[in-house]
Amino acid sequence: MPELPEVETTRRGLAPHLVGHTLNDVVVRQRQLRWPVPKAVEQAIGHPLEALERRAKWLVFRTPPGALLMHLGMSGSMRVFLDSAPAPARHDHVDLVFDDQRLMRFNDPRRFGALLWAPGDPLAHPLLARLGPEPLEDGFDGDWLWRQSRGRRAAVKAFIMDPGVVVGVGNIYAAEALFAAGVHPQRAAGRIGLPRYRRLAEAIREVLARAIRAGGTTLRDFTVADGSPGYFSQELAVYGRHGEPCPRCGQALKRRTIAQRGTVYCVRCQR
DNA sequence: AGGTTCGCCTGCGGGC
DNA sequence: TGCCCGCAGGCGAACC
Repeated sequence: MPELPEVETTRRGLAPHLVGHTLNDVVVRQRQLRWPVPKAVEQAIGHPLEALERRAKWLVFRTPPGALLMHLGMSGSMRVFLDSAPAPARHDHVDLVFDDQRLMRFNDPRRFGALLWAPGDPLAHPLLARLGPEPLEDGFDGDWLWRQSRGRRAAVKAFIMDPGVVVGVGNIYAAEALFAAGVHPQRAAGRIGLPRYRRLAEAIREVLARAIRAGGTTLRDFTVADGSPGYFSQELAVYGRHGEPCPRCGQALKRRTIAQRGTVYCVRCQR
């Protein structure tokens, strides 16, 4: 399930092959993704790809008249073909066809992904405009989390997964960061002090950065496999490991549902 | 307005 | 072996 590190890894893999090339066609085989793929995506045709950026888990394909916005959802993946592409396979929903025989293919079995068109400034698009800070950039730190959390009674796990608070923290890395920081996922966000939020912010940055580094070395080509539980499962301390001993204290890891999501944590190390 | 639940999908693991 | 069921999950929308 692509989280921020997977999306960033995808971006880094795709960009060198596509940026600067002109988009010759957008082939949509399956229009019913998370939202119907709008006809307006054709407005990108005939224009060069100026930049491939990431905002939260969105990939932003910038062209002069606007941007294509792509989301991998739960099960999406991208692949680039540099000369002749094979016949599309099951769940190959969209091709971005570039000059020089280049083709980017979007595959998404569960169709939770998206392809949208943002005319003008993509960051002003309704889905992007109200997002919180990027966790790996300036503007995100423990002080920010602390200020945002005052008066919030929801579980801290739900709080850090709220895209208005900070983007790109999905279920896997929320669990990992909370474990690394020693914070119990169920604790009310408003009842955690500044020092612990500083630790938590640092943990969020660290787990995401480490996963991106791992992605850079793990993925040999620009193919991003449909990873179930992420491509970095060897690196995960608690996610998917309930019943196993806590890597810090040896106590069996617990699993319960918090904020409608399966959550693994250590009852002894996380308070 | 914060908080919670729903629903979109397919693949897969477990039970029988 | 094969079928069925339930669950998983990002996240916007709808609800309370």
